[in-house]
Amino acid sequence: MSNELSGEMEKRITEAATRVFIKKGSAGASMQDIADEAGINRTLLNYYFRNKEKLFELVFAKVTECFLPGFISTMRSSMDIFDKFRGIIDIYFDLLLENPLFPIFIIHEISADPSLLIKLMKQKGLNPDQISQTIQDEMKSGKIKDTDPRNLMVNLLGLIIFPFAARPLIEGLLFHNNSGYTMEFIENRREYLKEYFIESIRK
Amino acid sequence: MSNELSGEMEKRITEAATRVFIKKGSAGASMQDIADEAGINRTLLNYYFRNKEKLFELVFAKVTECFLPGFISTMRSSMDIFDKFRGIIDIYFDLLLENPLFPIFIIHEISADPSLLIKLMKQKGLNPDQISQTIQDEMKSGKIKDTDPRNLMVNLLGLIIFPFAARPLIEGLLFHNNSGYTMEFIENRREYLKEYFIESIRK
DNA sequence: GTCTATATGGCGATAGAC
DNA sequence: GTCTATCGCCATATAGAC
Repeated sequence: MSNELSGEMEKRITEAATRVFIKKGSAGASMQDIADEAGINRTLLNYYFRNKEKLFELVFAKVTECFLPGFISTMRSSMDIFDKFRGIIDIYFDLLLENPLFPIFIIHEISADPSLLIKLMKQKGLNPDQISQTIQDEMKSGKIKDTDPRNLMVNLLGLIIFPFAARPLIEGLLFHNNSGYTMEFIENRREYLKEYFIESIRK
Repeated sequence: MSNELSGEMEKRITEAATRVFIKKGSAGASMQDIADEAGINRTLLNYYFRNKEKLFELVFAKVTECFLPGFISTMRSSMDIFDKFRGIIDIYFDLLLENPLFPIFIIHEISADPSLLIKLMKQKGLNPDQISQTIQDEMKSGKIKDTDPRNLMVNLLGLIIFPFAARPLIEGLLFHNNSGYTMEFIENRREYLKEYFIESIRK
């Protein structure tokens, strides 16, 4: 098959694999599940991707790197610090409303195999010190309360991501398992959260 | 074997199963893994527990119900509303420092099989309306800002649970994979969070 | 490239000896 | 109660026809 069509098939497979892995997890998903989702013979998976592990690592890398560029470019921009945080909330809400299961997937897979994260950080050149430093620099603007920058980041990320990660729980405990209602709640939460978080750190 | 010793074996098995299921997840854990962890022959598992599914459901129920009694009794107590929130932070930090992987486990398993949550709510008689009402009553004390009580609860739970659920990520991104450092950070976060959360809702 | 057929191994579950 | 032996199933991966 030509390179273009071959590329199409690889895309079709990786997209199917992404849906299946995210729904069932690495251990819970079978190659047959993925073949069915892609509408192809299972043997073709081994033709395009040598084995399940390779396919999973590709999907995992693709999913995790969604979270980085927007965050990094916003933090490095020349925006006002409050606008940076508002921007990050917007970027992640857009991403998570589109892909609500990404956090559960990433967190669970890293927990099951911590080497995944280490590989990823080496691949993407992620540097913890650089991230901490960027945040710490922002603390010095004097506009916000003096806080451990790591606590500030954990707060921000937790307030954004937790409702998605724990969505099944929240849905069950607070919304009678009515998923439409939960999504409406989460969409409304976007502006609420900007106000709440900014006020909680303003000096 | 006598009932007492039989009970001992069941306890030994469920504790081993809990460790294995929490580490590998339901799909990733094999009965052989659990037998090895308990130091017994694999066949004995089927003697004491008919099958993997039953054993898993037992472990899942045991793990999830850890989170309820402390929360419910604190919310129903006669404490000041701020002390209730401080109490909940303490209860959950104690629980999560002891069992840091519980949140990842619960969230992932419910995501993989949402019927788990429904079964659980029926078993435990959990009522979403009752939970919402308890919180709403607290909002009327006038001490705290007027907020959607669901947002308030999501904030509180997210601020508490997220650092544990996302610990592998946070460790990698902010702490050079130094797990000791992360645990120290989380222990220090307890008092910080009480202050931060209370101030963020105070009228 | 895509399929059928199959090799190989692991897992869950049970029968039967002790 | 605890073990060995075994059955049946499903999953991964590959060989080979087309």
